[in-house]
Amino acid sequence: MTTREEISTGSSRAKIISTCTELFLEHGFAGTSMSAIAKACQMTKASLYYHFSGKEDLFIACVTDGYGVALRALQSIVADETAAPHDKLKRALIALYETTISSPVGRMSPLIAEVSRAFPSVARSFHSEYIAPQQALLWQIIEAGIASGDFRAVDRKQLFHIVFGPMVTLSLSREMFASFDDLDEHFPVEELRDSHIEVIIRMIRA
Amino acid sequence: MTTREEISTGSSRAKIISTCTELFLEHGFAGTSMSAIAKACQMTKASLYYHFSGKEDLFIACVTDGYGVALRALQSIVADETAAPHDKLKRALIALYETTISSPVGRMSPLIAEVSRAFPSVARSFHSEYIAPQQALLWQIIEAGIASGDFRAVDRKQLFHIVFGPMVTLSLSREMFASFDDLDEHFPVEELRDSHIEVIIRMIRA
DNA sequence: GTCTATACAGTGATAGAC
DNA sequence: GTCTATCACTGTATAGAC
Repeated sequence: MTTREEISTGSSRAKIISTCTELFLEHGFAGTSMSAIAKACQMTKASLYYHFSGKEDLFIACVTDGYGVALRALQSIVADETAAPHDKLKRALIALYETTISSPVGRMSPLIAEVSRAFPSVARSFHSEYIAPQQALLWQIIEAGIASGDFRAVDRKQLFHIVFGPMVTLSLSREMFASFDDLDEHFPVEELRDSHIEVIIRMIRA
Repeated sequence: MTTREEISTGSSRAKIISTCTELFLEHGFAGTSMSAIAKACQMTKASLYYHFSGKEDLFIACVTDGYGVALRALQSIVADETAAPHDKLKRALIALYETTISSPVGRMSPLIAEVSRAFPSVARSFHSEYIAPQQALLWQIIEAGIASGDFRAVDRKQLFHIVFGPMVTLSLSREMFASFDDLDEHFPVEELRDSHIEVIIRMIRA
C-alpha cells in the first residue's frame, strides 16, 4: 500500500524528508534554516520550494512521514492471534521502546513541543495520528488480557502514564545529553527497558 | 543566603530573567529574538546587552536561575529527621511533581534538548547542577529506607527510570499539547501523580 | 524539476551619546 | 544604566531563465 505522496513526486521528496528530519532532530525547527536544508540535500532553496510550500509544510511532512512505519510494527503484534496476552504485551512494549527511542517520529517529541504554540495543528496531528492510535493499539492487547482473566482491570490513563512515561523520558534524555561520551552508561536502553517491562507485568498481572 | 548575582545588579536582572524565561518556554530558544525579549522587558536590546553578554548567556541565566529554588523544597524534606521513610518518600515525590511540571526549570527540559548540540555546556550544567543533585537527594531517602529495612534494595538507575519517567513525560506532554482546551482531562496531574506514587511505593516496599 | 538572482524583513550585536 | 542609531549578516520566500 503506497500513499498518494509516495508516487506523486517520486524520490526527491523522500530524500528531502529524510535528510531534513535529521537536521531538525539535530538543530531544532527554528535552528534549521532552509539554506542549511538545501545544502544538505545538495540542491538550492528554490528547489525545496518547488516540492514544499514552505518551512512549516516541510516540517509537517517530516513528522507525518514516519507515522505509518512506526505504527505498523505494533499493528502486526496486535494482529497476532496465536500469542498469549503476556507475550503480546511484552513484544508490544519492546516495539514501543524501539519506536520511541530509535525512530525519527519517536525522537521528534521535543520538536513538537518547540513548535506547538506557533503551529498548534502540528501538535494536534501528532496526537490524533500517532499518539492516540498507538495507545489504542496497546489498549487492545490490555483489554483482551483483562477479558481472558490474565490481566487485572486497570485504569487506562494511569497505565499509559506508567508505560509511556519512562520510555519517552529516556528518549528525551538521550537527545538532551547526546553530547555526553558516556551516554550509554548513563542511559542504558536495554537494561532500563527490561526492568521497566517487569514492573509493568507485575503491576498488571491478575 | 544570597548569591553574588542577586546583589550585584539588583532587580533589573531578575526581571529580565523571569520575563525571558516565559518567552523561551513559549517560543523556544531560536524562536525567541532579542528584540522580542527587549520589548517584553520594556527596554531596548542595548540594555539587555548591558546585563548579559549575549543570547546564550541570557539563556543560561534563565535555566540556572531556578536550580536553587527547585532543589530547596526537596532538601528540606530530606533534612526532616522526624518523618518515617514512607512519608518522606511520598512527600519527596509530590515535591518532584510540583517542580517538574509547574516550575520553569522543570519545564525547560525540551529547551535543553533544543540547544544541547549547539551548546553542550548548557546540557552538562543542567545535568550536573540540577538533575544529579535532585537524584542524589532522593537517593538519600531511599538509602535510609533500605538501611532501616522499610524498603527493598533496588537498583538506582532502574528506580529513577520508573520514578522520573512519568513525571517528565507528563510535563513534556502538557507543554506539547498546551493548546488543547481539554488539557487537564487528557493529562490530569494529581490523579496521575497519586496512582504513580502508589506504584512506586508498592514497588519499593520491603 | 532545477537553477541564478534577488527582495526585504529580521537577526544578534556594537558604538557612542546622555 | 538606558537610550538611538547602525552594523554586517542571515532568514524565508519568490521571479523567471533553462
